Amino acid sequence: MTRLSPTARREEIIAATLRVASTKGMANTTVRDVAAEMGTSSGLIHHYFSSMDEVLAAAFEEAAGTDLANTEAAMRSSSDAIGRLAAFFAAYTRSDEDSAFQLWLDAWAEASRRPALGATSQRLNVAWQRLIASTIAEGIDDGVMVCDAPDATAWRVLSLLDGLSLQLAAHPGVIERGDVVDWAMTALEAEVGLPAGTLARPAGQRAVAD
Amino acid sequence: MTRLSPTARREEIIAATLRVASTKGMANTTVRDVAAEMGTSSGLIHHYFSSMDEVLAAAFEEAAGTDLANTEAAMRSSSDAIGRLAAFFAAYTRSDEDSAFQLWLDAWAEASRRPALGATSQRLNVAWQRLIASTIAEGIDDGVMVCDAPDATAWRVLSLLDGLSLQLAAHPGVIERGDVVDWAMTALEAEVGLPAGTLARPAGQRAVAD
DNA sequence: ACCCTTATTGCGCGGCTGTCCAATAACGTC
DNA sequence: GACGTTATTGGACAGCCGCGCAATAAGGGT
Repeated sequence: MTRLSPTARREEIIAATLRVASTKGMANTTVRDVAAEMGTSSGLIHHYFSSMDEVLAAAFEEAAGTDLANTEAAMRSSSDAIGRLAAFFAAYTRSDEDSAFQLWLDAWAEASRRPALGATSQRLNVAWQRLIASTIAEGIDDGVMVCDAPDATAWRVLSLLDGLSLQLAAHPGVIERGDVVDWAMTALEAEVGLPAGTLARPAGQRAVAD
Repeated sequence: MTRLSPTARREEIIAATLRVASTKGMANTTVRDVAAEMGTSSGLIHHYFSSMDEVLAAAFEEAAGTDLANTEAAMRSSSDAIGRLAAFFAAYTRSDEDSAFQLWLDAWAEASRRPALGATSQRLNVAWQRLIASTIAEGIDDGVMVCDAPDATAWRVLSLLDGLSLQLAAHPGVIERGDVVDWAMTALEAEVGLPAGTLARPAGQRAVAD
């Protein structure tokens, strides 16, 4: 019976939940599973979270929020909008390697049954869309992109990424992992008036628009 | 205690399952729910289906299969490939009005837990992709479309439809229902070298390629 | 060394799930 | 009208779930 500080225990519960959810899926992650993963009793979890819904919501927020923060950080290292979009797709490729998308799919499907989880996934999804939309808007201000509705374009790109990830998860083999990002990148390039391949090439190889 | 023929009873079970699933979602549709919906005992269901997984799979096959058949029928009424694609999107708009997509989302999410349901949704999904791909191929043969990889294009269009439907379901309000089909249509037009708006206009208003 | 706060335990409760099975009742056949 | 087939019943069974609560033990402040 090792006694931890409230914040440390909370984090451990979230970490254990993600560990279980990554193998069993969110819908099958139970209080007893998480407790067993931590090696503690199940009652402990209800001492920190008022319901299992909030445990899953907190775990999803941790996973998806970290992904978002990492991506934002990677994008900040580029000074121009084109470089930031390229960094966005590069980060997406990396985060796609583990079973990150399965988490999103579970969250969407469970949203109707688990209010807190639904609200969290909705909030983070909008954050991703805004990240794309605002970067496109910067590109327009800088005069390197052309788009009359950055918001709608961002929704389309995000939807395409989601849909392709869905098909990738459902039909491993027919769609290659690399295709997902390549296709979404090409679609975005076409929408904002960028030459094909611009976002795939490292910054040094890009033609400078003067 | 009204006694039905095996085929009639099977169909009633499937119909009752769909009725329950449309309100409670597939994941929450239980044997007892379906039995109560029919006004019979729960044991009866296992007299016709070996497991709940197969009940849900059969119900999904009925719903999605009917949609597919209706769409194919609507497409057959057009003689040219362009008209058939236009009919495809028109049919998709209609089938999207009820909660058809929620069924797909549930099926995808439950696929890992329910083998039969997963296999069924996978099979039907491929059928939809093939329907698009083969129609594009006809358009190429007829010389009215240009596309070097109809199969990949079909996957992209289907993914975009799925992704947009996902966002529509998750964020009612930010994405309009009509946008889903409009955007997917525009994407396809661009991919196969069709003038923008071609697929949205009725056949009479289309320019005849001679 | 004491005490008071509180993190943690361990289990019980009510309810839900899918599956199975003996008993029953309906229907076609002779 | 009797009989055999079989559709249908209704509940038992084992297992899982989220949640709540009294008891326990750990540890910091004094």
